[in-house]
Amino acid sequence: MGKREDKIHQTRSRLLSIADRMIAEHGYEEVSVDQIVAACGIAKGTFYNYYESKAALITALSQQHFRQVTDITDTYASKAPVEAMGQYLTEYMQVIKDAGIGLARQWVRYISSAAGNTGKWDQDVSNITSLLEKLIASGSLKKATPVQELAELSMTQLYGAVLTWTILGENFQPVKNIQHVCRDFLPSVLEPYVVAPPYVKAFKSHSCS
Amino acid sequence: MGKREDKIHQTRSRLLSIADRMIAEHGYEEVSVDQIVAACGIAKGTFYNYYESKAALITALSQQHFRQVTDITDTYASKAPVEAMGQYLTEYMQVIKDAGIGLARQWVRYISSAAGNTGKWDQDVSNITSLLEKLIASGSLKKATPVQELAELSMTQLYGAVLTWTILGENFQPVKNIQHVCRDFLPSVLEPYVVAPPYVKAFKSHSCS
Amino acid sequence: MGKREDKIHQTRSRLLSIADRMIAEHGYEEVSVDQIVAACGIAKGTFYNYYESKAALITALSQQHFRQVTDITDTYASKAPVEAMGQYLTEYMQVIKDAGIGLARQWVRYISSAAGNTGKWDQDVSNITSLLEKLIASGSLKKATPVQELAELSMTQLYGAVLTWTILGENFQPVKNIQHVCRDFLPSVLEPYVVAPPYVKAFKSHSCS
Amino acid sequence: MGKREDKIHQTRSRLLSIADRMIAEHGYEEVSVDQIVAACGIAKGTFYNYYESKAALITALSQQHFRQVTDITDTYASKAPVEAMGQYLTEYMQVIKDAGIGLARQWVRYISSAAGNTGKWDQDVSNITSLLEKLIASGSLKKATPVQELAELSMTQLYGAVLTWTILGENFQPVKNIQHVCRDFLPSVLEPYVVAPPYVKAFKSHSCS
DNA sequence: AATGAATGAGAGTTCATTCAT
DNA sequence: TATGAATGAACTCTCATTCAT
Repeated sequence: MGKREDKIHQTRSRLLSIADRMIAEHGYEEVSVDQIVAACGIAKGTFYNYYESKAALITALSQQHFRQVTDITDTYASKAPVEAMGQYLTEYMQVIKDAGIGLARQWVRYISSAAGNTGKWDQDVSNITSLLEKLIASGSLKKATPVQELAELSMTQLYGAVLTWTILGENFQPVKNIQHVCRDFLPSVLEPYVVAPPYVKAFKSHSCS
Repeated sequence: MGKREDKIHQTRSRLLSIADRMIAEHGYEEVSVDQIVAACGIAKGTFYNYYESKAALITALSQQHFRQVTDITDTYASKAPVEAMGQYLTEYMQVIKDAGIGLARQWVRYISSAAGNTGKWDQDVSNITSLLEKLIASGSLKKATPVQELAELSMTQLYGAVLTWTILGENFQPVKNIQHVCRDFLPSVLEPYVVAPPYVKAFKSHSCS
Repeated sequence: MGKREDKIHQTRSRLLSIADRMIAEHGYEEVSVDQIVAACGIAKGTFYNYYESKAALITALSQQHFRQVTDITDTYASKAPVEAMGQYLTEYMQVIKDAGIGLARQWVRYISSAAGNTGKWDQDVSNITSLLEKLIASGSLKKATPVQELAELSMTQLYGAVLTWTILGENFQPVKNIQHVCRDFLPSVLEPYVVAPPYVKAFKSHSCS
Repeated sequence: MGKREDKIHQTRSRLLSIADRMIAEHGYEEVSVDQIVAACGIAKGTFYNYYESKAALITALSQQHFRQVTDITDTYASKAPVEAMGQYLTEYMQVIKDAGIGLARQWVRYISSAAGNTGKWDQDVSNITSLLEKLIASGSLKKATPVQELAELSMTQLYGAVLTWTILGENFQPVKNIQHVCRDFLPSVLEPYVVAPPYVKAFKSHSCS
């Protein structure tokens, strides 16, 4: 019947989602195993059947969350550069915000502490690079676009917004911040590399000759 | 005679600065009251004569950081906007880099770890805001310049670069990164708000033909 | 068909011998039911089908050790008492020494750690008792010999040498120690009970003049 | 007034003696910190103000107990050799027995496990050596007495009795055992080295000439 | 004002045992 | 009979806080 398997899966799910919510809300250090198992309605020992330590849980949670933003750049490649970049970055930040400030703080601690957690950054930069290259391939960005530099600029800006969020908490709206940045400054930044659509081209070519 | 008051003030001071250093080095949760009083050479009970709780000490610490105002923006106010901003941000990053990546990592842990350490950010933004306002006052930036937004943009970018540095270590040059960003993208960002000086105007109008 | 019974018996056996080895190596408290069943390749619940508790297993183990009777005293019964005892004890110690000091240490921990591991001692004493009785039966020891006392004396001396070895390590030669004890003191100890053979008697009476 | 010091000393005493009794009765592993502090009427944290770990307590206990048998050999030097040795060994064993079988087991585990706990053995042997030398100096033992060998023989016998006690528990009387050994076998062992008192000398010298 | 022993709730973790499947 | 997830009491140890001195 699979009754048992069902129950196991259910317990695992509940554990993950409840712990996720609690840690996102209150932060890793503030949430105890006691609180988690109480909220889950399971025994303390059961927790350790699923995760060998409290630290193992947060690792699993982080991996679950930040795997979401991968290979979704295709969706944006057909749009205009400013929109594509803006929407990608906004969506990315939305995922992080949804994970909760607690997890974000945990994530910052995790990746900034010590050695060799460069994978996440590399992949993030690589994703934007890939998006920019698709925009070049589709003809909306010039071939001379400094892809790597722009990708790194975007990511440091985004990481900076995350860090700022973990500092300011409710006094900082990470998604809105990214939206405003993309609206107000991204056009200027991308402008030199954008292949202007016909009418703009015409206007531009006339404005200065 | 203020002798006693002096001693009290001294102890309070020592307590604050030692706790500051310890927390910056090891993180709030990792530093115990025991360790702090041991480092201070006072008894545990004495600690509670000065601060009613460990949390109260942290609050006092934040306030102290708030007060560390070093107004160095005057130096840059007379330059052209792009140069002024670029040099200020570069110098800022240089100071952080000189402190070492270890301290940077601790700083990231410290400010991102809940508990309202917003003072540093506020001060940083306020400093840039002040610089921008001076540039407006000196006539090199338009009055309509979105001061607050530009200040936050700069700081998230800078914080992002710091965070990236703590992640990538030697594979990332924080100062060079800021320099490149200022050279390659800052002009585009500021361009709409810059009051072009006569000779540049002339040069620009001729440059496009 | 005893197929099922065979399997059951096999499992019970495996459980016993594996647990024996593990406990001898790491000590009772340090070995968990989890480790035992893992080593046996059975489920935790299965363990409780064979033994109603961990303590019950230990009891069974003790009983098993009790049964390990190897009657090797016959070999020595035909010799003179001092030689018979000396060779038996020396050979015994040689076996222990060959097993290595590590195993000796574990053995000391094992038998000394509460929980009624008296079987080994009983067997050891019983073996020497049996040897002494054979020596009496063969006429080389007097019937009034305090068999039990001598047996216990020998074994405490031997156990003491083992314990001393585990303490001093390379600075103590357990076999040589036993040999010296048997050469230098055993004659005096046994002397009152030895039925002197004719030629020795003669020699002795002449030796003193 | 010293009220506080008194209380501290009292607490320390209670802790030590109660823990001593509990461990002697039930064994180290079977007694929990919870039980000790409950029996002492103190808080759990207080325990850790006195000892930094449960293991540190047992170390302190062992040291307290086994320090007792030191430099008391003077008392026995004036007696006849068999009596001197017998009383010393008996008294030694009495101290150990009074410490309780739990502590004895703990002691056996401690000294037999791993490296470098040779100090206790060295001192014990040295004590008996010193006693024997005093007996030689007082003229009751021959100068040719194998001091070192006799000392080691005595200690292995005594250690063996301790080990046997930890194995057999209530089925073995360590003090009585040592007493019997000293009564029944020690005379034979020492006989070759004893300087016979006058009348015995006379008898002996006549018996064989 | 300074002390530091006492506190006790609470932390993370272990493990012998149970029981529905 | 075999399974292994679930249990929960018990474990050692921590630490912010209190209070008599």
